[in-house]
Amino acid sequence: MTKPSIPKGTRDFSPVEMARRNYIFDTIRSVFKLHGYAPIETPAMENLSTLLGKYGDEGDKLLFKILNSGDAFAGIQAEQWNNSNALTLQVCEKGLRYDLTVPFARYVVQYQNEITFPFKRYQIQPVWRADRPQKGRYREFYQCDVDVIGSRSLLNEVELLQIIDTVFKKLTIPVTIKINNRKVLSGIAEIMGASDKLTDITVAIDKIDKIGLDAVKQELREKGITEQAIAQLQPILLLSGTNEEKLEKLQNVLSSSATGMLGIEELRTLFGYCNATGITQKIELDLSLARGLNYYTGAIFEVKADDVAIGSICGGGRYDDLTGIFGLKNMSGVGVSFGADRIYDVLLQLDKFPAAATENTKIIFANLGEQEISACLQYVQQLREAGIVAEIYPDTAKLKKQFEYADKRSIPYVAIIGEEEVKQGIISVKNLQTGEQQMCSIETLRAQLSS
RNA sequence: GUGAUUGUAGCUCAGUUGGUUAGAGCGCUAGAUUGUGGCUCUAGAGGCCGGGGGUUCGAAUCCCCUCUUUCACCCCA
Repeated sequence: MTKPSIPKGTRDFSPVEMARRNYIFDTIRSVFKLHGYAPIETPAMENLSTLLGKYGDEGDKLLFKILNSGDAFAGIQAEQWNNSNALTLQVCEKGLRYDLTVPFARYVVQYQNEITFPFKRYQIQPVWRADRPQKGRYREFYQCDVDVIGSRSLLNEVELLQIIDTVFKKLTIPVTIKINNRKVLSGIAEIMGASDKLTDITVAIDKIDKIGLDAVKQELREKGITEQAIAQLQPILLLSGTNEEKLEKLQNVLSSSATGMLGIEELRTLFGYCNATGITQKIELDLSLARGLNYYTGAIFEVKADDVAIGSICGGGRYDDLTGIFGLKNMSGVGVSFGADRIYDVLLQLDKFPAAATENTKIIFANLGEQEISACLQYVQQLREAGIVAEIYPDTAKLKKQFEYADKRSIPYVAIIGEEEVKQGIISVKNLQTGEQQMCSIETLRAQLSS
């Protein structure tokens, strides 16, 4: 018999892993709520027409499509088999969600008359991509999105930065928050005389950390950017100094671009606001930060863990026209997404999961037989009412086996109630860590375990 | 989608130019110890060598196909 398995790129989560994942989700969720964001959920599947064309050609290929129920191929003509793209649309009307942003845009447009704007929501759900799995990349993974839509104020950006700051402070992960602005990038493309190549430029310079300056220049050449334009770009990418110094230098370069100057102004305002907050994580203006997604129009963010070499663990930005594709214009929004799976890896590597994240049963009552069970049931109930996680070993097995069970599950206390204990109305309790054993009353036990 | 890589016991892995009945450590089960875990000792169970096809007197080992694992690119969280 072949062993059962799960699909490529998916994962099972053990109890220990779930405890840790929930610690991350609970932390993130509590911070979202604290800043006034409310949860929504959307279905795992969307109409394929909602998803197609929103993520570029690459994205369309990575969509999981769902075969229509019933006889999906009924009525398909022989010649239709030759055009697989058209055939797919014939037999698949639904697809699994690819991210949380597009379903959110659909949600906002669909319920626009019921929503009070600015609309602040968060969403923590899995998404699916038919990508080839590799390090830190899965076909099913969770995103934790927080967005506010229907407000152009930069205070929203500040609030998101505060959320980022608080989340990573609570998780005790030192990070650097990188900030840039798409308008600045547009301005750079403009003075390079390559405004039409903005997407190519952003995709290329986004890789500078990974592949280095020379490789980026090579890629720009291949995309048809002129040597002269590349020469203009280089000093901008290599800007150094404080955020204010960078802005100062950049202002001189971009003075002829109205869009670029607007971006600089936004960055100035944002940094100014940030100084008034208690944000303590490092905030850094990084002109090489671009982010591939081309719906961003203003601020863009990315968060990297300081001590772990892993991709970004959080990212986002402002988009002015996300809902336009669904017919609702002039609805500016800004949001960020936390990558729970990568945060998990970072916490594991830094050994920063709190012990409580894996905490379990506090005490288990050994099962010695029918005579003693009713006493155990009463005691367990009393402990549970006091909020102590307690249980009874379900089978009347050898004590050795019951102790081994407690030991393997790292349950710290074993209670033994036999003939003698029942007669005296007391409990024998063994501490498995110290090996000490004592007899006490249920009241004493409850008080001891509560502390 | 492109290029590599992996698969042998529950887990981590050995396995000689192809040669009888495929091994180890850990884990598991039972006992030493019938009211006490960890340490120790003894015994035992557990494998269609990822799957399919081929070469051969003979295949875990060689060839082909397929699935799977991991990694890089593309893209992305």
